[in-house]
Amino acid sequence: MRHLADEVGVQPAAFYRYYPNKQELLFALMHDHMDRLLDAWAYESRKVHAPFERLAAFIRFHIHYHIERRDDVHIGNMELRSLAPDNRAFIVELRARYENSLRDILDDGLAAREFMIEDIALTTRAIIAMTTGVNVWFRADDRLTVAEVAEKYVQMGLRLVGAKKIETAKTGGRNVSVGPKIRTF
Amino acid sequence: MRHLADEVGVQPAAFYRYYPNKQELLFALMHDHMDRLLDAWAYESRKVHAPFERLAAFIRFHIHYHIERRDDVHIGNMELRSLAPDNRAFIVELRARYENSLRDILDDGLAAREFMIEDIALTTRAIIAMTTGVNVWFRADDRLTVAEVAEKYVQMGLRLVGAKKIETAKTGGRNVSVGPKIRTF
DNA sequence: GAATTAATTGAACGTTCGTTTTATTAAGTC
DNA sequence: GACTTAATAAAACGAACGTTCAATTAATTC
Repeated sequence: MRHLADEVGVQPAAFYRYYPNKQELLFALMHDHMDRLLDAWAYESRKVHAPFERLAAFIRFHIHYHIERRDDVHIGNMELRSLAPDNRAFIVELRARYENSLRDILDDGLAAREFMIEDIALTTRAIIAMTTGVNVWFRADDRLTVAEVAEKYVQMGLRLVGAKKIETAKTGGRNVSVGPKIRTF
Repeated sequence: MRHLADEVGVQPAAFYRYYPNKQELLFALMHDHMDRLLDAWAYESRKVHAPFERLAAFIRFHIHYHIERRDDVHIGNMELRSLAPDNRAFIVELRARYENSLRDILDDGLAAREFMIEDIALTTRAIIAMTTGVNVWFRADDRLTVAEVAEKYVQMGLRLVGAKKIETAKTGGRNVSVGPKIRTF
């Protein structure tokens, strides 16, 4: 709390007017983060309709958002264990809702015979895991930009779902607007 | 330290005969873990030779090992940030060595024209990330056994590298011997 | 079996932690 | 411009932290 207060430029006691304790502060951070994530994807997903388009959009969105909100994502992933059981269950539920929005895409793509998938649940998790993994190694000054990385993961995602129509056209690189915050750590 | 001592059934001070401080204890845990992981894969990889076989073996091994040594892996992933810079660099180097053993497989598969890969570095990381991700959700009492999960990820891995020969034969389920420790948490 | 070394304990140290309390300053209201 | 409310500061609390040290028990050596 002292470190956070220092960062904000305030005394530790000041926090306690807004949050009853540290646990609730952490929960609020993670809750707000998940709300923003879900809202951002809800907004972004309006534009796309065909399953393979939606899958590509999801992967692009996920990678862009996770890189641009690295701090939030980092806390979301590392501090889940620090949440009290009820709070953790709540956040896990929001995460499940996000994952299900990908799962729905795979469902629809399978129903439309555009995808060939053995196990939808596992494929969903595989795509989430591999795209979230970008956060582990991505550095802004690397050989690839975020957009380039995202396009390569779109290709891999389409392979993973056995997409009939592998998009080669440059629909990629379209910018996803989620704010300016970029930080490496 | 008090909690660890309780778990072991000893007084906190007893640790300090074996490790000068908490940092060195953590480093030893992670160092030993990585040594065991690298040794286990070195042993396991003797048996396979063709690229697609080696890739399948790597994925099977990785998933089995990570599920069966969940505690070690969890510490390895969550506490990397708690290491002093030098110690962290050392562990990161061992992790890179492990990742490179997968990258070598992809290199060879590409050279032998058995794989079709756009970006080897990214594909390597994608496979590592998606297979490591199993640890996040896998529960022993789920609908799938570890071996079944591993086989499905082998299929996905082969798709990711554009493997010509997708293995359908039941070479899978072969047990990887890495000890008995299984624990969920 | 006494002497020496190794391993462990129990108690204490100085810090840092999350939090509370009291006092002080700033903002908003009439 | 006095009065109420809100926001922050400063100081302190007890608990938990990593670690040290003197005392004690266990193991080994001759």
